[in-house]
Amino acid sequence: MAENYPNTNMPGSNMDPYNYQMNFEHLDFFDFTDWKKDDLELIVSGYPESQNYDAFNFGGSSSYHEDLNGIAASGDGRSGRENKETTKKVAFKTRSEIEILDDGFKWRKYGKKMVKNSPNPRNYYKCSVEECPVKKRVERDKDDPRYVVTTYEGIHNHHSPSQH
DNA sequence: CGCTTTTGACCCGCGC
DNA sequence: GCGCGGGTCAAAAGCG
Repeated sequence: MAENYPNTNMPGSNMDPYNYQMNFEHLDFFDFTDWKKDDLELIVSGYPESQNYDAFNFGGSSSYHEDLNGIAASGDGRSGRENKETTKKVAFKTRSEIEILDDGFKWRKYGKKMVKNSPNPRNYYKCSVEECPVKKRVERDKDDPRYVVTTYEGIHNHHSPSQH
């Protein structure tokens, strides 16, 4: 973790965990045919250019958990290694210059890949908490480099690292 | 000193 | 059966 926060107003201790509110008003669906799977929720949120990342304050908000649980508690046959639990993918499309948006959790990057259909790499993150099976996938938009698509996978079974 | 990042290799599923 | 695309691991380095 180096300079993840260039010069943005990163909510460090000024964030309001209970005052979070996602701007899901701008629901613009693009040509994400590949994304429009049966179990993929694509959420596009457009932020005002001169706004900070307050809207991304997931920090331990119970509402966030409920919401995420509702959509993330569906079925996804991930017959992989550990547990084929129900995992849901949620894609957030956000307008931002940086792809590392602080959502209140600590992420550890475990991989980077170059997708063939895009000149931009795709980053893979995982929650630093042991018991947290949540994965995160960050990718830039192919046509709109100003947009970042963050795909969350799984449910947090713990609150913010600093919360509680 | 601990933890994250980094990068290449490996693995897996699916299509041809 | 092999190849491609995508996803994950793992060893070493970097940085706070």
